[in-house]
Amino acid sequence: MKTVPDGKKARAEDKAVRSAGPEKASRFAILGMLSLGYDTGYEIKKAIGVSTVNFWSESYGNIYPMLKRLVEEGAIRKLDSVAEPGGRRKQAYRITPHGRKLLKEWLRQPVRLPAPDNELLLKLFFGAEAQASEMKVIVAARRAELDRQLSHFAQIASYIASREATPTQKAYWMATLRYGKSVARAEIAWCEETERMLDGLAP
Amino acid sequence: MKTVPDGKKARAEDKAVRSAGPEKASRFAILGMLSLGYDTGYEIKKAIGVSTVNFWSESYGNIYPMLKRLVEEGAIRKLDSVAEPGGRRKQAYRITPHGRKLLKEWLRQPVRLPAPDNELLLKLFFGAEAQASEMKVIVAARRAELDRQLSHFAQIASYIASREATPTQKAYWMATLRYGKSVARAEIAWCEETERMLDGLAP
DNA sequence: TAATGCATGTAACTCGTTACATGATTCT
DNA sequence: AGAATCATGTAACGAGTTACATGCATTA
Repeated sequence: MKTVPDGKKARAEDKAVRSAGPEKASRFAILGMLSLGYDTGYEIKKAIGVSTVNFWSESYGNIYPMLKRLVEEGAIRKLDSVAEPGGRRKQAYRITPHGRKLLKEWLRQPVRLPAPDNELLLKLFFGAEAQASEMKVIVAARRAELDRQLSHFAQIASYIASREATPTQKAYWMATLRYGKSVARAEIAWCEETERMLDGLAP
Repeated sequence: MKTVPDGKKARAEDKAVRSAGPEKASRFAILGMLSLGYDTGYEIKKAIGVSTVNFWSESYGNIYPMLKRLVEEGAIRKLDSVAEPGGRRKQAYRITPHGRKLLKEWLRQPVRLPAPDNELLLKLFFGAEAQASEMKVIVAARRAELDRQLSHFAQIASYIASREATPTQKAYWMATLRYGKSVARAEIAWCEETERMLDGLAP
């Protein structure tokens, strides 16, 4: 694509040239949670665990450093915690108007979803190397997992219903839930069909 | 979980203690392709591009070092390329009986699929911060992408049909294709439903 | 008083991609 | 002659997780 006249020189400039990589959306996941009012690292992690965990997750090792970066960038500000009841240490943050603007801008950007790696399909692709019965076991296990996932979705639905929020807010949350349900049901149907296919193969 | 009596000492032993991590299934993706007869790094990459790309992909930066490791582990062996027609440099490999055994063992292991990150759903989760019309645009864009994906699946189907392979082999390949189709269709239906929902929201 | 939960934070490490480097051959 | 494709390989970087470190408060 790009003409590189001198390899050696290009190498020497590497460090200066490279820098602003694509960077994942973690920053906005965290910023978004701040916008919803979850205001500490711990709260954000908990909120993710009960709401977005089926399509987005973050670890403490990412959340705390990112909060620091967001402060540096002026997207959020640190609140000086005024003597919490119980005296526990607790560092709260608030999204700034600038942060909210950044969030809105990000929301407008179209997404390009990379096909996620799926180890089950990879195994099935090489399935002819194994016994059909063995493959059936792992497909059935996946189906069981999907069933559990569907029940988990029911819990999330109650969480959404219970939380105080505008109807619009809830409509968006239910949309993400509908996604999970639709896809899980399609996957379950596929598992069943595949199990039947495997029964028809040499045992 | 584990009782650590002395933090400082534990830290000092870090390098010795940690080593055999979980490690992704890349090794088996490559080993599997070798088992199907794709015998060079380049061939493997190409094969992935036309068959598993929708649920598994690998880059050269991973393939070539992995081939080296697989040789070290005795899972594959290097063929001394006997004067290729054209004289092109070409390094071929063959899976060993040991490698085939490893592959079969791996196939039997049940998989635990982590919920993959989905940036579209993350945006929708925070969608109330934006205009419904803006959200509709990104959902529609996704739907268009899924439509393209479905046509791509048709191409893969012809590839499978054209390739010489046992009916069992083809049945497995078609199963992975069916998965892609079912899920894509479910996602398309969800997009349509979501777009309708967004129409019903404040513009 | 011992375990569990609340709460914050960092260092080391894993895994993999991107960009680069290199060079032959075939197509236009 | 120049572009595209074949073909292999490495160094640097990005993005994040895990394991560890720490300490207070609540519950059994």
